[in-house]
Amino acid sequence: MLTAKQHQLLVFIQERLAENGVSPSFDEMKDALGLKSKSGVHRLVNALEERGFIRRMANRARALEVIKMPEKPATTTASNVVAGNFGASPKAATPAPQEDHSIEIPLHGRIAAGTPIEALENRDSFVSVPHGMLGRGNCYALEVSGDSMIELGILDGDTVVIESTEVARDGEVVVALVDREEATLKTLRRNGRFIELVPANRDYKTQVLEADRVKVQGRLVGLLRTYH
Amino acid sequence: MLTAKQHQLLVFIQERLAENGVSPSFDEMKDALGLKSKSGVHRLVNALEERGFIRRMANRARALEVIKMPEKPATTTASNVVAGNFGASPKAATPAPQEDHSIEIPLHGRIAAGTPIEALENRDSFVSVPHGMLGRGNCYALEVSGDSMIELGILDGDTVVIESTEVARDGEVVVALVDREEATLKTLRRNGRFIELVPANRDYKTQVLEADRVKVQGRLVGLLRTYH
DNA sequence: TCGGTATGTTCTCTTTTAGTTCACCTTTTG
DNA sequence: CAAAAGGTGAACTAAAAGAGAACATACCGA
Repeated sequence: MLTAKQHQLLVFIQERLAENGVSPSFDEMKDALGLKSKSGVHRLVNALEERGFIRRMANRARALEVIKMPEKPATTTASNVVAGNFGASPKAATPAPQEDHSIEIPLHGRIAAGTPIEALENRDSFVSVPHGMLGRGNCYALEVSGDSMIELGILDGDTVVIESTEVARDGEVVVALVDREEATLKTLRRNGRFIELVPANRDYKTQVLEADRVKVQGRLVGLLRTYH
Repeated sequence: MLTAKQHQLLVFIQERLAENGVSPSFDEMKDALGLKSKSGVHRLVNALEERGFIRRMANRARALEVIKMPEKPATTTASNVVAGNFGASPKAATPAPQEDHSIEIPLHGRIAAGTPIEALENRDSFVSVPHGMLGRGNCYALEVSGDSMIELGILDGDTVVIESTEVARDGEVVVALVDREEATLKTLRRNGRFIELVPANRDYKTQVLEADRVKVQGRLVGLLRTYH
């Protein structure tokens, strides 16, 4: 997924953020990578953003944020679990009491509505949603990335509320896992032994796949958007 | 995500809140940062608000609230997590306030995004919205009727969260009252002594009105949608 | 209700720091 | 070999920051 340079830069950014909470400037990154010009850094940062590893605010100084780290094989079990538990803190143990009017659900990460996945991730963040928005089953939230569902009013940056389910009716918007690796948010259509994943954007094409390559993970039940 | 100054101020605010539960005044922040003028503090506070770290109420004294601290997610490896925690210093002991996860706001009725109003103030119905979605001032909700804002992803039946205000910047989506009788949800554009109310739908026309015929009643800050 | 104190908000200026773009060249890789 | 990823430098634009002053608002007590 990442080239050596991209990885090196990503690690550097994440270290700096962990150290003092301040993201490095382009000049500092330039020096850290031993470069002599910032423009190369600019390209690397764009590449990391495109691939969904970092997020940034356009035209803002030091406004980088690491939103995921590349796969780290091995280590996963012991050390990670321990680290995860510490990070999760008590609040993960008591996820969502609250009252009647709204409920806390976990935010599981981003889903690129247009291309690949990344619907997993830990980050113990929660979103509170009006109770009337929830479905019957377990619900969780995802942040939408990309514009493939724009014609249904689902925009880049929106938060969608998903009800966990493996069944969905024709025409519903679902989180679909393709070939066990690529999750997308699309409208589901059945067509004989094929399943069509239909985007809501003329610039994207419908994917037609054999039914056994597609697994429904959830159903869209709500949407939240914040304007700034 | 943050510059050094922004981070410094955020830490200071959160310490003061943890200490005695009262947010510091602009003058106190000015002194804490070693500045000679409050205006710089004002800008920093705005920057923190824009980046979603704090919330505030307009024109209210000491009304700051820290809603998140700079995250250090993406737990790369065990060692990193440990290092990160030490680096985080005392503040890691008091991780994050964030008490009220959602707030109830009144649902004031429907707003026809296309034509007239219907300011039926049902004092009965309320909607609960995520705490992070609210603006600074008083907020209320309206149900959208019509499709004039469809190209901005605001659909018929959506619930919009409106912050009461009489001022709005160019390009913001506002609730505008025309001739004291017709309220619509539109994008606001200023053009000399005229105000343009721009729909987001090719089938509707922009209204160009003399400024004194238009009164801004609120500003769009959030959107909720439920799928059935 | 009036006035005063404490605070928050804007504005204008100035300096410093940081991000963006472009044209052109080199290296790595499939 | 061609495409993609990197590297360089320079010009340009924009954001962050500091200062100081005028102004606006909230709140409290007489």
